[in-house]
Amino acid sequence: MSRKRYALVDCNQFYVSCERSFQPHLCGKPVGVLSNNDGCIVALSPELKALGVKRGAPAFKIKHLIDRYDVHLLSSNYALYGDMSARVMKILSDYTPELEIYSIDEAFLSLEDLQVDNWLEYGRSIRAQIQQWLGMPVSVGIGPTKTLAKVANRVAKKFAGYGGVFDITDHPRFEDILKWVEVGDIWGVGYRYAIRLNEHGIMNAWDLSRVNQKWIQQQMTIVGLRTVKELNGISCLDMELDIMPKKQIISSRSFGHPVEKLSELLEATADYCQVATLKLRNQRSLASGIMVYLTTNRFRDEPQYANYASSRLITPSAYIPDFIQAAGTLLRSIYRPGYKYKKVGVMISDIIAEKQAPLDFFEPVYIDDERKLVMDCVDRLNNIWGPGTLAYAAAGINKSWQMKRELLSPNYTSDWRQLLSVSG
DNA sequence: TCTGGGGTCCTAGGACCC
DNA sequence: TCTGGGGTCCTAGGACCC
Repeated sequence: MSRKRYALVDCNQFYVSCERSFQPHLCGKPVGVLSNNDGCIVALSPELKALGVKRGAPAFKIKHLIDRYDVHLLSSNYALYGDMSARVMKILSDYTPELEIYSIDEAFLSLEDLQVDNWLEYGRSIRAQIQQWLGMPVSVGIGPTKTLAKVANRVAKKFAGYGGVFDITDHPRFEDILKWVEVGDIWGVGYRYAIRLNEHGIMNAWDLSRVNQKWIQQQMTIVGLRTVKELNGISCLDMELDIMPKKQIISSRSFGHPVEKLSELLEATADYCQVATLKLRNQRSLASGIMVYLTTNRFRDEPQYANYASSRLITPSAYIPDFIQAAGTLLRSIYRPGYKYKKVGVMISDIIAEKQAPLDFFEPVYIDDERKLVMDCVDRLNNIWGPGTLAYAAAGINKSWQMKRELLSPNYTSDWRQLLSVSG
């Protein structure tokens, strides 16, 4: 039996690196990428970190740094990041038969059945190729479990001396490394558990690896127990190779400015129904559960209101108007005039595969229905001519409520009209 | 004037049934 | 009227991830 071994490849400050890849003048400068609505900072370059800025900081609170330190802030450009991610993953897929795309900027590689003499060399060649082809810096962590590969990745990222690649397997300083990792930085241990563990004197990964298993299961459920085992080199988390269809799909966005009118909230809600059901159709699923929520801005000193309501469709569907109608009814039921709303959201749930749609004697079934033909047509046109080419009028035309993206970079790789041009 | 969005899993407890 | 065990299903809440 061959021994398990995993690599975790993680892009360094992924969103920032995507932007830098096409705007090299940003290299070496403090750069931040903002969340939707240009709200807070979700990705920072090391230079921006060095100024004391933290992930999650509201953009308006660092205004005073911008001119002084030549800080560059950018709206997030998901079309660009999604495309760059696909290119990274394509390269990685050449390095292993088993690739698990864990997030937009991270992937696990199973190394179990590979014939490789030198794992550090293997990691270095991955890193070099992605750097050369995409201008994207990555870190590679290697270990006998996914959790330890994560730890190794952290070491690779933190200590420049390792050249971005670290293998923790059978490392002579294993104990020191685990003692160096704070308990809250372990994969699977979040902010809350970190506080609780600290109260019991468990401060770092080494401490956690030594705890009593029964006790840790009581404290942190089976999930925490798995983490402890993984720190001890016992692999509990397998590769997840299938892309599982989503069990729930949420579409929500903060407004560009406060919204009071029901009519505008209805538009936004209808728009989010379009977004959510597109994802639903793309994974060939149907849904029957729908929930709508709305909320005021909790950061402002104003009357606050938040509420939600849910209902079910008679039969599972992926037809936009079915959801717009249901969502409209729900929104009206929870809407209260006189508040300044910050956000509405739509969540669809009770998702099943198209093929598993139950027969119904009394109601038409979506997949045998002209509703499916209409959706196929809408999706195809939007695929060819771009998102939003064909849309329901209920989602509004002007969309005055839409979020802000004032600092957006061009879609260099996903729109012919926005290709990077190189001139002398 | 300004503070993101989209997911998953686990467990406890209540409702309901036999 | 009220007692008991055991099972399933559903939901809400809490934790985590990026």
